[in-house]
Amino acid sequence: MITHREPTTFETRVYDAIRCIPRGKVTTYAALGRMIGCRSSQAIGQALKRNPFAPDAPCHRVIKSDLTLGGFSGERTGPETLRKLKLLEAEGVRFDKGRLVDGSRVWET
DNA sequence: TACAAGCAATAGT
DNA sequence: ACTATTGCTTGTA
Repeated sequence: MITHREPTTFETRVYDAIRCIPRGKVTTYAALGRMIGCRSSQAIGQALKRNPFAPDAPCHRVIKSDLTLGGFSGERTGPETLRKLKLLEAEGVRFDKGRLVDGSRVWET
């Protein structure tokens, strides 16, 4: 089952950036990569999937640059993704058909 | 240490 | 819609 492993520098950077996101806002993999200097969104997604810092890190506030939901809990689509939408709506972020309604709610630096 | 495979994505064709 | 690219982690030899 689980193998306890220490967080890597990359993961620490990702979670540190995520924790800087104010409640009611979201960010994108690309924007997050820009903050930490990583151009591979896949690496970020992989780090979030492992999520050794969860739930201390609000990984549900990370969406795709297309303003779509993206994935959650290792599922690019499915019930887990629906839960992600629910969490965001609970914070005031409204979605429509899996798409962000207000693009200004994206956290950009 | 070295090599190969995979990922919650993005950009370009 | 499909393919190529990208950076990082994991597993095996």
